[in-house]
Amino acid sequence: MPELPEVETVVRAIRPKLLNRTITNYENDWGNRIKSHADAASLRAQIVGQMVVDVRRRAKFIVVVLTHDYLIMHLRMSGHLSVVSAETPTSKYVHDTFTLDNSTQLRFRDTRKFGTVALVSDENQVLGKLGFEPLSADFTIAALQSIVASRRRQMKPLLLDQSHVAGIGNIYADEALFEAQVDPRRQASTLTDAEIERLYHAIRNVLQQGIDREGASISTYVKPDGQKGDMQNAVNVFRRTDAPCYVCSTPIERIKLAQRSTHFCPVCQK
DNA sequence: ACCGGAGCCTGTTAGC
DNA sequence: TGCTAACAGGCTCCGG
Repeated sequence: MPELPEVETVVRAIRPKLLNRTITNYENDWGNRIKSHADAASLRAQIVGQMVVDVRRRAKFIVVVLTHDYLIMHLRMSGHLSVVSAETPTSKYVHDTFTLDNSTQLRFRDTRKFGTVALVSDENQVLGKLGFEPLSADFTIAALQSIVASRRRQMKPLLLDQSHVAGIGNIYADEALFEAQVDPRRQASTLTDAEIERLYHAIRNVLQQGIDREGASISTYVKPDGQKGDMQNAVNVFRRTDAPCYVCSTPIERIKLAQRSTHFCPVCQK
């Protein structure tokens, strides 16, 4: 479900509700998702009593900075976070519940159970291998150039590889490549300087647009308050198979690359 | 370094 | 209508 813009939207929504709150309990009914501790009890023992100092995003990870540790969560395909009154009816898909000192709860709902939770003292234990944050100042045209230059890999799988540029997923990869007019099957090292520059701006444009529109509610994603985002109304190719390209009217094609469905305009993208 | 495939889960959708 | 297969916005592990 969520890529960088969706995760950013989640963080912005839950941040004010978590800041300066102290965690009074943690419950979990699916221990497999806990990546830092052997079981829920040991995580609970460590997290209870810690206060939320900050909430931020790194790539697709949500980082809750606590007094002593970092609570780092990943929503993967179907994860959803909300902060609600402890009285609010819950659902069988809520597998982690963090109770706060004002009788509210941070709930991690996750139908497919792919999402992860970790409580670590050094955030690099989880975030250490991530590549550039694409909207940050250190992600430059030159940076993208160096990523692309020596690699024979196809562009789409390269953009999905979080160790180079972190935060792009299937929607925004397809959208960025369309905007840059680059075929997703293109070998990275064959991109011209002009194409790299176009792609650089396209990546930043589509991600920023996704944030401004509070995410794309194409499948299951909704904001923490349950409302839809708006980015689904601005996509050019994603899940528009056989529909006419908005630029040239050619039917959008769908293929599989690296096990992921990939949408592109066979005429606009070279 | 990179590629493909299997696996992790469960609900929804497409196709016969 | 009902069953089955494919599919889903992510990522990791394995073998080659």
